[in-house]
Amino acid sequence: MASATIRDVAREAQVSVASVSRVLNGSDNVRPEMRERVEAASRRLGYTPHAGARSLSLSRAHAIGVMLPDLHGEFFSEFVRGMDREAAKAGLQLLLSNMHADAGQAVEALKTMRGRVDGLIVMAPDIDPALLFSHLPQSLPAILVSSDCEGSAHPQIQVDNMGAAEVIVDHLVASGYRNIVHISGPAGNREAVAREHGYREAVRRHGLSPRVIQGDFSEEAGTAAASEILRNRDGADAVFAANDMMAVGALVVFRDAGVAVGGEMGLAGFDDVPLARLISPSLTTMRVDIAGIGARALTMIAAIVNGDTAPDSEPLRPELIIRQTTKAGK
Amino acid sequence: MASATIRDVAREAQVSVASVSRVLNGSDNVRPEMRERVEAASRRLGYTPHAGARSLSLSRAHAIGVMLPDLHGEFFSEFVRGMDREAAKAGLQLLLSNMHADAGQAVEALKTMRGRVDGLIVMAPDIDPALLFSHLPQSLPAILVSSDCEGSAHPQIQVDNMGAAEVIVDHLVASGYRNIVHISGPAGNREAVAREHGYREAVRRHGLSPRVIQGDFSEEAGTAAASEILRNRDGADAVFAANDMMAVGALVVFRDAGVAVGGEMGLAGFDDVPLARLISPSLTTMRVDIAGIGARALTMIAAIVNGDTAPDSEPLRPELIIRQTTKAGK
DNA sequence: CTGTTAGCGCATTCAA
DNA sequence: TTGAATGCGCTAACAG
Repeated sequence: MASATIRDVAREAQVSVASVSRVLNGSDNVRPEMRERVEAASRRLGYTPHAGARSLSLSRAHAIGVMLPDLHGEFFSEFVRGMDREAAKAGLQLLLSNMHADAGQAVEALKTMRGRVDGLIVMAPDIDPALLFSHLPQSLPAILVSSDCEGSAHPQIQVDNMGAAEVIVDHLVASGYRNIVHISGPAGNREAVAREHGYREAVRRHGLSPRVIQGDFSEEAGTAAASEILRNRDGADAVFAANDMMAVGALVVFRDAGVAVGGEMGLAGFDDVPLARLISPSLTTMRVDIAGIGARALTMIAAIVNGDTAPDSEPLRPELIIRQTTKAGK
Repeated sequence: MASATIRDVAREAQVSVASVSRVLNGSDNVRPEMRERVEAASRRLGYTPHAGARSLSLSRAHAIGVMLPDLHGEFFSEFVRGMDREAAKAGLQLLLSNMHADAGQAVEALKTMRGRVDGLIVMAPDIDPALLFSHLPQSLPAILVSSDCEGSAHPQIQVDNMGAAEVIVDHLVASGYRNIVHISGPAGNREAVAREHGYREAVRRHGLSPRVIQGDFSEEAGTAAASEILRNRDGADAVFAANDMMAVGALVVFRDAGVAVGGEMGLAGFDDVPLARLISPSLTTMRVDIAGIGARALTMIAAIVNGDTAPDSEPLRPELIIRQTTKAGK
């Protein structure tokens, strides 16, 4: 049996559909008696407006589309939680779409959102936003999250990855380490590139020499990199991994090899996933307020959709979380 | 500037809107030449169909609504990943809604999905499904995930929480432990109740006596419970926590107190979160294929929406992951 | 094979 | 204050 429509309610309440619409949308120019009648009828029929029809008529879907890369764990859940919190406040729904594989599919996914959402939140560290949006209805407002890309036409929420990487290298140097190896994120990932950039900059500033092992944000990459470091025994005394998962992979290798992490060997990650605190020894890292990013992204797109001028926010600065201290013997 | 509509495309290609619709929906009865013309025009205008209008006309939204409780970390991301994987295959979008606080809000959230989605996947371990669905358009197909509740009118994806709890208690007993304490999940949570049920059943079967400390799935609850156990020193030689996070909380307390976890003190969790493997000593636990549950949920609701008879699946059986072994001295 | 048209459910003008 | 009528963008039934 099909759901009740506004017409069913109108018939049940013996009024016109226009009146039903007025009552349900809180127009003030309705007599209390009619309001009563309509509300009763609506309740009796268990009426709920059809969002599709509503969106067609209002040109407003009251929903925001979200396009994310393949995120894992807390990163994903916290980001969505932050958005959801604000979305609930603003009376907006969240339409989620994971980005698979190539840019072509991503564009397709974005397209299916037209007429379904009022705005887009896009996190696409691996894809050129220009390409992504070139095929898009330009009438759909969109914002980019943490893309570290210059000169986009779309507003962005930035995270200061480069500055944060410098902070952590500075900390390692201050702790007495001099031969700091960087395990990088996937090539082409803009966040990873920014972090490597910061690493190189800080190392240069301290008059040290950079050394980068290519990684890909996976625990296995950390494992591999650490094994390589142990194999070479080339004087490396600290590792800065571009994210926590790689740092954890490295940590396990060092631990198993009897290398004192936090003493003989410095180690730092990036993200402050929960695991960073719970693993032992726990991990020095940069904390990113992921839920906060999500919340800001939603607030911003909601403002744009409402025609308010979007307050273009300054970059979010991650916070240094120190859990290991100085190099032994220093 | 508003997006191009099907009419704009029709005008641009000098054909009728019906033809445009036919071309774009892959009807076979169109001359290649016209197909060509329409596709060109569509491309030129960057046309994308309006999902709202489409849904209105087709009575199909090509989207599935998902209502989740406040999930964290891998649990959330894996579940969504599983659904998303199948959704992409089936050409469906995912409309996500976190369940906040009380049942009333949940019902409201469900209502706003009408006309927006073709079916619902609901995970609500803390809310009575009957209540949830009583206010719902009965025309909206819905399935319940892991609700461990009998006699619902809606199809369900079940996880055999009770059986799994028995398995893990059996394992602890087989490892030589006799005095097994259970840290339970939140009262009123059906999954938690099922696990406690299994614990009690297995303990009874082995002729041992049950002892339950009330928890709430949080790490802190595990911490508190373990502290209590240490304080009392009442002969408890093993702990089965209703989830991994509580087990981790307990583990840290035991570790800090110098209690040999896995030897002197048995410990087991439930879920197999990534942390369970990485923490040291790593955790014996039950692995639940969370992505698999999500995938099955989506496959099932998709089948129902398509009018296929839903293959009512049998309960998913978690897998025992042994990472600690026998009681020392046995 | 193609065009015309009705109608999906709703909000909203315009009249009354 | 209320009702009748129009249109939002699209698909499908019907005619040609």
